[in-house]
Amino acid sequence: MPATDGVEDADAALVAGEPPPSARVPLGRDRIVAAALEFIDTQGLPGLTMRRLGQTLGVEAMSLYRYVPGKEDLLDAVVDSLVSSMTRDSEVLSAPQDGWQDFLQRLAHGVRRVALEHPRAFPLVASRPPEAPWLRPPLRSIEWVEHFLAGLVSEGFDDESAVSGYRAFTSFLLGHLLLEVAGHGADVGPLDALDDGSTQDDGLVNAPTVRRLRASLSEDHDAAEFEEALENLLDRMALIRSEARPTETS
Amino acid sequence: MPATDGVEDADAALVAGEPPPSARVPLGRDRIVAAALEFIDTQGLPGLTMRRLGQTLGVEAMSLYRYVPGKEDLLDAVVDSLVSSMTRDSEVLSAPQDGWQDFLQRLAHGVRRVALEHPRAFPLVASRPPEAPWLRPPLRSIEWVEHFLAGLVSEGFDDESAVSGYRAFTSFLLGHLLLEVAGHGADVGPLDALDDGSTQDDGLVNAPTVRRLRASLSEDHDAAEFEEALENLLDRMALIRSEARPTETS
DNA sequence: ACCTGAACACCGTTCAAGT
DNA sequence: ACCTGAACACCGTTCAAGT
Repeated sequence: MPATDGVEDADAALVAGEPPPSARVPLGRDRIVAAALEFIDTQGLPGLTMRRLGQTLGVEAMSLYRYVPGKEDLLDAVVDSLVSSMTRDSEVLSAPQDGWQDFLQRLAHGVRRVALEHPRAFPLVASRPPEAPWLRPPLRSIEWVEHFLAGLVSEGFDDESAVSGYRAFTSFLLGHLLLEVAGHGADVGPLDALDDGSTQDDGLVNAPTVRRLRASLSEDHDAAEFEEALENLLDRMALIRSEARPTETS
Repeated sequence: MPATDGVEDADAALVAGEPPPSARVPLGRDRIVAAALEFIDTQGLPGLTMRRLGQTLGVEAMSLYRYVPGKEDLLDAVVDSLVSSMTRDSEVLSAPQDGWQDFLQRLAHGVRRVALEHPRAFPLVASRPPEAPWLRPPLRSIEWVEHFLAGLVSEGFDDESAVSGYRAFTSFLLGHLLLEVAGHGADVGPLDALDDGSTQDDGLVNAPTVRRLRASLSEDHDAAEFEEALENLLDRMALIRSEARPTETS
């Protein structure tokens, strides 16, 4: 006799006002978005299909449309979930406490952490068209931008400096994280005919410098370079700030 | 009587060893790649379809497969054509003459020029998986990397500094150009329901700083910011260089 | 030699119909 | 209330067949 698949808990669950504990969860938008992110993380973005996504949820593709307006909106929702998973980190979200440099350091590392956790999904954050042109990836939410700008202003930046800091900070994050993540198996084309890391001398006959430096080119210094470029950016922003408020040079 | 559509030139053309002047051009890979780029420039990447592309060339989709192995390869070819259109510029391609800073300035502006000429296609350069992990966008060809590294080494950078300069330079270019281009109508999703530039106060009730700075956030200072960030990068690289060769501080 | 018709497998999406 | 079968329009791609 087969096990009675947990249906006997239904009444207790109803009494408790909760959904049935380990019973068949009735899909729901959040579960779909989470499954989509999981899919991208493991199978890559090009493989994501409404039909295949339904399959991983034990459901036909058409069922998804009861919770999500379409594939484009699903991808936007995945981006939102990534962006707010950055925000949820209280280390990152909190207002400046040990100065604006520490504030931006925590911000930058919080974003970097999420990017490295989802190397194949992070490019979505960069490539989806933002809802407003001044919502610059990867800080793609009004909450983020508000947090950033209000943080800087509260730390003595004038309006113009805060905005130019926002621009410089986002450019910095996007360039560094996109390239770092690209080295960690971010694909776009479906054909994964990737070499073992060292392309043979095939096309390098006319590139003696590249051939000579190939080993050094393949070394991973991402963390250190991120740190150094970030420090440099902060130094640059310190100049902008002190130009605006010539008194304090904290 | 209808005009004889230029067929009478056929013999002359054959004698000259050239294809018939204004007769029906027999497709050919280059023409297809150029048409694809044109399509992306005008209609956007998401609209590009083998079938629609064939249509713009007056041909059925299947004909394309005689010249291009598939859509993925087509997109790679479009990227290659963009990348080498950067190289073709002799201003950009030439070896260092007025010092390495001028050399990198010309490089950076050459890449930026191409990016701004093809705002909707440029993101492809960033998102297609490179054939080698050390081919960092947007300098996505061995020729580019060779040119860059050899240029720096010839100007007194040691190997390690040249490589770290390459990393910093590509991160800088990618971040800045991707964000600049995103402001110039680079779409990814097919739905172009873009606002007129100023999102209404809809979601800005909880973002007072963003609302206050909205005008300033929407101003376009891309050119000046690019310049300033580039100068700063070059200064940083000058430090790296002089650490390696403590004698000259050109 | 160059192009196409017809076909295949797979998409995203809709909607009336099932339970 | 929630899911599905069947269908539609549209993909990328192959291949035997046309000219």
